[in-house]
Amino acid sequence: MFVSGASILHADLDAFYASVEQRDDPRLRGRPVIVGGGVVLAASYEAKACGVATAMGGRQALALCPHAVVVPPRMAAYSTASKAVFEVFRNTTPLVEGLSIDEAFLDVGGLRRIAGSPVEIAARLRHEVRRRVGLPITVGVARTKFLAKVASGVGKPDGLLVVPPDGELAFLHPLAVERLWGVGEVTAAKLREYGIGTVGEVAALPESVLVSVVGRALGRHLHALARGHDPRGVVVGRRRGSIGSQRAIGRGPHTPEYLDEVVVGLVDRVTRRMRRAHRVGRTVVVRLRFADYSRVSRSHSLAQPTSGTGEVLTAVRALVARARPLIRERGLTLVGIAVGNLDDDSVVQLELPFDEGAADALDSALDSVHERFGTSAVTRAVLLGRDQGLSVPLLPD
DNA sequence: TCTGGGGTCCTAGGACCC
DNA sequence: TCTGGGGTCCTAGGACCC
Repeated sequence: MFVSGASILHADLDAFYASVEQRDDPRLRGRPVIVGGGVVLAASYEAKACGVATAMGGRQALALCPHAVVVPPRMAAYSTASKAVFEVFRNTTPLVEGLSIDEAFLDVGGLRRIAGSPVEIAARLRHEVRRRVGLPITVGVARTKFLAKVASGVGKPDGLLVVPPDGELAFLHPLAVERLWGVGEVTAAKLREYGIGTVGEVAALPESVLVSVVGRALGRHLHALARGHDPRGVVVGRRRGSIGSQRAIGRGPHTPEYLDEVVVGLVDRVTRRMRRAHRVGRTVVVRLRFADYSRVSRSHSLAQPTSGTGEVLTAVRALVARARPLIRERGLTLVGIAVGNLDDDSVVQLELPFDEGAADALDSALDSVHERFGTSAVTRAVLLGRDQGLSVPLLPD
């Protein structure tokens, strides 16, 4: 059966953290709520009405909205709520692509016979999220991912907006360029220099001109989106490519001992999360931000992927040491680490010499792999055959 | 010790390889 | 009338998103 039409849903919880707070504390309902402290992590729609926006400084937010209630974030509560909402998503269709803690794409194209039209499904989804989790959610329905996402943005809060296939450009072209996925402050300013303020004006431009203004990949991307072209499908089971953690540390001055304490804490947190997720990584990145808000990063790729606290810590310390002159010069205000190039930790690499001892070495290596990871890990073991002696990087704890 | 903290993708130059 | 061309990996930086 050929299915066409608007069958992709973009479901996006409204003011997610703030809505969870209002759900859990009736006194907060109907009042402007700001989640966060130094910076606004989320603002309820009552707070947004005063001009408060996400990522705004706390002081500025309170100046705009003096009666706002500021509450500290409760990440565990948001995580629980998110899991419950995604459960509703997956009960709707197996084709769910999560984008973040509070939004996802759902492909409901094949469900017409058993579950009704995409619009009916979207309405039911909104109702179910409200009934089972107690949160408002907006759903955009369209033929492509991009249009569905724009639709949910326009339809907020607590709305349902459908872009019919024959009304796509009429919907899209009057919108501001900032609505295009991938256009932020910098790109919008560049486009404005050329007198381009709406999606329609982007669509009218030849691709080559757009590419010369914003770069190759982004230019092609925007050219396609502005014309309603977006061939990307909903991808299930996407896995993240890096795991990181960062911490703001104030203006200091900070002693090297204090900095090392922070670094140890970050490495411990990240490697713990990696082991819990059964991931190992090879590229270690240190990100630093200074008192003047300039940023640098330093990275190093290890020979073997790992999730070992000690190995990552050694690499991080060396990277921090390389940046020591900058740290002294500019004053450190934030330190972050990340481990990228992630792999599944059941893929174990063995390095073996190809000599008379190889067979024995292989046997005992496979035994230990089997012991720790089971048969499937053994069948997936990778033999590199380098002349370096036997090395089996198994994971601690 | 606090304008979070978690990510993604692209670009560009250099090293290295065939 | 030029540099031979293509590919991968590493590193650093930047823009963007929620």
